[in-house]
Amino acid sequence: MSLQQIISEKVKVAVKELYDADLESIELQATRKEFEGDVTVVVFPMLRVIKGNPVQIGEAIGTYLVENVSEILGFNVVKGFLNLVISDSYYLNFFNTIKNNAKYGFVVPSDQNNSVMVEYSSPNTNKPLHLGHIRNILLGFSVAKIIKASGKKVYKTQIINDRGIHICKSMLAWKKYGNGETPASTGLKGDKLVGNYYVKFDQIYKKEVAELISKGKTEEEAKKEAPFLIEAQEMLRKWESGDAEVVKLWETMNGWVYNGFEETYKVIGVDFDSYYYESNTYLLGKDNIEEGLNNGVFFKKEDGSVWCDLTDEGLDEKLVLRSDGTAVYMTQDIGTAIQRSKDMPDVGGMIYTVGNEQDYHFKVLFLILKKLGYEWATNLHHLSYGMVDLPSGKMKSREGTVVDADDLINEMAKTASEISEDLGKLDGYTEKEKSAVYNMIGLGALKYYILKVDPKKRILFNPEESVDFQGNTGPFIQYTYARIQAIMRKASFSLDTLVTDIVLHQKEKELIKQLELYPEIIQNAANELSPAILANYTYDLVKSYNSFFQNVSIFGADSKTEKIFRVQLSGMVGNTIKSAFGLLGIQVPERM
RNA sequence: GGGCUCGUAGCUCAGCUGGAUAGAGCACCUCCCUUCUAAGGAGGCGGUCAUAGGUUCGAAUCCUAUCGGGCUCACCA
Repeated sequence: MSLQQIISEKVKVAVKELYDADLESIELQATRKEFEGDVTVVVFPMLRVIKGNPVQIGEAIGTYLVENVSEILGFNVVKGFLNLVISDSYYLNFFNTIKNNAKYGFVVPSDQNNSVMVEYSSPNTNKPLHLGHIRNILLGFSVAKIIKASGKKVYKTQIINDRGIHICKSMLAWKKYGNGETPASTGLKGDKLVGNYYVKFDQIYKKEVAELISKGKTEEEAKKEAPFLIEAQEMLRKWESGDAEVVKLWETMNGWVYNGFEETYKVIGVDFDSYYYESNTYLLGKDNIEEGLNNGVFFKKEDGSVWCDLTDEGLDEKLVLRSDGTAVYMTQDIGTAIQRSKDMPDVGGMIYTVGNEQDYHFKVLFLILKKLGYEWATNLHHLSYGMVDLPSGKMKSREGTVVDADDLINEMAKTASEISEDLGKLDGYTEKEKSAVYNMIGLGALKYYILKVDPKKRILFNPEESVDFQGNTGPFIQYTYARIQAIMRKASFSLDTLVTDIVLHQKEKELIKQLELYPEIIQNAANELSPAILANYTYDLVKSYNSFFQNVSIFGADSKTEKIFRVQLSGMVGNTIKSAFGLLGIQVPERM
């Protein structure tokens, strides 16, 4: 039983004995720094059951607790707040139970059917990944890890948008103007090469449209009639009918893109357990629509189109099948979700990492799946996140205002190396070792910068100012970790000694209290699908540690026992930083 | 117009299910490197928590309205 539970129970007993009243719950909080004590019981809510003066009630309960709970040494009452002083030995004992536990805070997964599928990234195969994808990828990957740490089995997956008119556009431009270029012949990453031809298509298309307009067509007509677009549409038809040549070109170019993506994923440090390709799933869903019609979940209009009536839920009617019998986006998503639940019967829930412009889509999708009666449909979540905008506005690939993922990552590493060289940090190391650390720092800065912000909030990203390396940043936390490792290397004495009988310094107690919160933070982050909670916790922990580090002498402690304890404490803080950053997908360097 | 969402210091952001005098970082100012890594620490400056009502012992937090930003309401994906 945790201390909090013990206190809650005892307060209830005290209230029963002293006032003959029953309390449902006790409100506890950490005592604010300005006051003496460690844990605070809020008396105000009790006034509903007990009549009287909150200060007197606090005093009475405080007296009772000191007499009956060995961990509680003393108390004081300020207004309606009962501050309890907890014994050092409680915190020392607690510390001793966690200090050698590398998995502290993690819940071991049970064998039950509580697996969760996390979908993220899900790019189109006609252009390279950009800053928006980075937010998606970091969020999805981190949430997957956090959920795993909270005790569930997790499958990471993505749906690759590998078909459609946009793919045909770059295929067509390459076919006509590519002169047989390949990633090997140009030295370009495959996704970059294909992306260039997507841009090429747009340039030519725009020129054609302009010409048509000058010949007297309206803009609308011109946009529809431009020969290059007509040709791309023709190509899509050929692809759909399985034309051997088109399919081969499609496979080749998509192959280039996949290689490029894999390279980027590798650099970012993320991976997937399974891949779904839209070219395999885009026809799914029609059978499910049929079922839904039979069940009365859907209805057919006169023109043959199929709809779902969501007016009872306060929404509109939603189209699920066109009048010509072809599928829409929703049809596909219904089909894919059902397909996945069949592929993986132990999956009890799904998390879709998709931007908030699709909030409505997912709200409707989940409702429909629920109406269709699937059990797992009650456990679907849309991990919705805000757009990443630039000071100049939205990123638009056609206007060349996107921030390319690879470029950005390289830029971050470069900045990290410049700063490090200035500070003369890694003098004496080989170029290879240095570059590994610089990448870690640059990437850490970028990842932390994005993950520390509440997912649902919009991020304004200024590439000019780039990302900071001081203050509440990834490198600051990495730096603290590296410093702790230096201490661990320097400690030549054995750290196995069990320390049980020292007087805790205020700063040490603060640190242990912070560590005590870690398991709860993980659960919280998992429930809220928010890596930001974990990121900000890590920052707080590091702040406390630095304050301790600067104000409490570690190797110059008064006694050997104290010395050992302080090094042990530093080590545990280091472990927790590494563990928390691991859940955020951020590596920590041994020195920097 | 309907729906969703955000609005906290000059800037970037925390603030857990309502709790004590609203917290960090950046920027600006003062100190601290003969002592474990100064990418650090200690302190100062800076707030009508968008606005107006309401709920109650108590509101940045919950409710309502208004203003402002974003997204969305396609037989597009």
